[in-house]
Amino acid sequence: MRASERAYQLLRDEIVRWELQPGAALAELDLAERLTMSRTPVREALARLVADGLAVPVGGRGLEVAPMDLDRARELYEVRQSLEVQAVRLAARRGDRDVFRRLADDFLAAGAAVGAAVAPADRSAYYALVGRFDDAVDDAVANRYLVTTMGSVRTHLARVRRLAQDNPARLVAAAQEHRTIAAAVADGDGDLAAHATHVHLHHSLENVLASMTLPTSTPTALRRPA
Amino acid sequence: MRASERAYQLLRDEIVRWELQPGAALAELDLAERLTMSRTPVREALARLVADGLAVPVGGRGLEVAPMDLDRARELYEVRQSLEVQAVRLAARRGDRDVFRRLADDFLAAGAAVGAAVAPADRSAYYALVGRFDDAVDDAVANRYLVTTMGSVRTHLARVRRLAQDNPARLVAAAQEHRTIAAAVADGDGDLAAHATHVHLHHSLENVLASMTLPTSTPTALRRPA
DNA sequence: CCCTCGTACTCTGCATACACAGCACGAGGG
DNA sequence: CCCTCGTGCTGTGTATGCAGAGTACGAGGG
Repeated sequence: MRASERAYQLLRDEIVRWELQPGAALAELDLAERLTMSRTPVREALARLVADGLAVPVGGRGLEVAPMDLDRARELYEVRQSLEVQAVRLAARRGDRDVFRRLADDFLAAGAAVGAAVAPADRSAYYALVGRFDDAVDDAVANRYLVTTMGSVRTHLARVRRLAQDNPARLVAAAQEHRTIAAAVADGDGDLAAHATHVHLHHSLENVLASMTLPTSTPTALRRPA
Repeated sequence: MRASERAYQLLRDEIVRWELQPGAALAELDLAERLTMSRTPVREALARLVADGLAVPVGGRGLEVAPMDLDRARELYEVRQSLEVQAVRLAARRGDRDVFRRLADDFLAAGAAVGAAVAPADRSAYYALVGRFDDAVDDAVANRYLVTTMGSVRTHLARVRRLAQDNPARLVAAAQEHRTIAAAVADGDGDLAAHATHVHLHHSLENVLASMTLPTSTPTALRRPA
């Protein structure tokens, strides 16, 4: 793989996982040394991060990891809502009914699974299912710009997720909401899919904000990995 | 100004103005020679263009100007609709009533101006007014991600505009539509603003598609500037 | 005449070297 | 003791050199 690509993926991953926290300096020389490559590919990687909005120039001198906080999470959800509501509406019009019917069934089963067991395996299986749903929507909308834009939002969203722990109850509810959306898309009911997505994202944001304002537990994101 | 910034702005401008047409090769060495700089800043500019979606890698070998056609214009408008409908809805909730009231009045006057005269001066004055409206919306929504994303869409949209000539009749109608939107935002009527935006963009796209399928006149974009 | 293999060229990807700007620290003067 | 100026350092911005990959073109064989 190209060195610049490695650098980009690694840094993006570290930022999304909060291993590089907001405000952390991104100096070319340091990174080049750490990644055992020259400044040139590091430079290209940093340029891409800036374009993604994951890095920001700091007062004329160098870059740092872009901020992410409660306010920005709210703003991000406003963009996410507009895009995903449009996406499911288009998917209901253009998508393959069978694909979304199967997804609806899978969400029903997944909801039962995460409700019965608390094993983290079920959790990651559920997230994988959500990923498949997103892919199915991307495929169904058949819109390059919309898919690209939603991809960008998802990157930032991955950062937000590290701020908020999904509790089991929320997962059960989310699975039910997803099932409703998938079923509506399968039925070609764009309005229902759109409104169900609106409701889903409302609850999702509510959950994020609730776990962020909870002072009891330090978010996973703020603990350094071993 | 930094050389890489000059290169980026120049190339972006040339692509948007169709002076560099879709499929045109973007070779580092050629561009470096043409812009009288080394390959390094050109490289950075090209990386930014790829991130913008204005340049695409071609089969393992180099870059070329990204395609733009009727289908893509339709897709772009689907994204634009979702974002701008959300934007005016938020603007209606958060914006300064007086600002949008004044804009509504200006659109009324501009509609009369472009209706009465066919001078290109009025046309560019109208576009400047639309720019002020966009800025006012950006300011009112107070959402970094939404503003950034709409900015990206506007760049691609500028390319589309070169495909479609706005005729005077369309400009008069557009001014009226904009006036309705601005007035709705000023009144804090988010639903009306959203629906009026939906209608406006529908007509705007209709106009684009109509002038692109018209075989009579070669689009301005395809004629080389003197 | 066509197909295939080889060679040379061109272009990208990466490394390194150099120039310039901003900042911090220290020394000197008030 | 504080303020100011100067110098050195650190880090970005740009230029250039080098290596590898892919392609195109030509020559030779079938």
